[in-house]
Amino acid sequence: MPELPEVETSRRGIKPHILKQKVSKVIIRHKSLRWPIPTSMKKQLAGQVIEKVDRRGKYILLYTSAGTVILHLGMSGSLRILKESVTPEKHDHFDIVFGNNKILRLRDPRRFGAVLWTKKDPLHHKLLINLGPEPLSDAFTAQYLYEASRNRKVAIKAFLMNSNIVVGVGNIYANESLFSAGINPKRVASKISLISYQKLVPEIKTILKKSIEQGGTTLKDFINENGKPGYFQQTLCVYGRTAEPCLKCGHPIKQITQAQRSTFYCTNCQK
DNA sequence: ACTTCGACCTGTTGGC
DNA sequence: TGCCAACAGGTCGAAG
Repeated sequence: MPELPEVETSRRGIKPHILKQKVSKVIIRHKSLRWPIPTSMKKQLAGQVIEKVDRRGKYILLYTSAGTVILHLGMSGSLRILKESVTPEKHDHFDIVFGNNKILRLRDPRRFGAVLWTKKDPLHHKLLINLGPEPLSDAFTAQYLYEASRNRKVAIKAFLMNSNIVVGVGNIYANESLFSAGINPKRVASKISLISYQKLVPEIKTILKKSIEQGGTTLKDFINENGKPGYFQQTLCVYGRTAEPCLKCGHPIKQITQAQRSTFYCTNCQK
């Protein structure tokens, strides 16, 4: 499910319900996610107050004075806030119950997500320490991407999806931003000019921003017992549009596989 | 240091 | 209609 906009929408959605709230209980129903949910956090998190609800890349961070919960939604994870003890369903693996009777519940059918606990600075955690810049930050520039791509033989699309280069660009937005910038996803990262990166970087920022804005409009639906973060209504130009006409030129959209992921592009518009 | 690839899971979809 | 392979918004970690 989640690319960066959806993770950010989730963060914004849960924040007002749990910030400054005291944890009364932690429920682990199925601990085998990507990594086992540490049992130790049950005791350590209970009684703590959520001081900050942050995000780094696709990780959501719940800070307390005793430690930080690191959440990742994987491919199929979703978070919801429930007002009281609603009966959990099949894939509801993890709850944080708050003193205000609200529950933060993680659902994750494929269990590629993660719930971790760290007492140290979470940004120094093994999984976060090597992450690249946030795509919407000032640190993410064409110059940065250009320099980072020198001597990189990987295709630009895989390069963009490498979280050590830049966080938060998943399969959908890698495809979409390359289309908008007119860059063929198969091109080798090191052979792309600064000029092309100067087209690409603003496209990434614009597309992500727009998507986050649209996610914002769905926040109300997202936080309730029925709701899931719906798909944002953003028009996708290439993703999932195999053989359909390119929205710019009409040529059929081509689908290929790169790094074990589906790539969609227009052979006419993307050179 | 970089690249590739298998692995982790369940649910849905599309072709026969 | 039913079955089953293929595929799905991620990314780690081992091996080359």
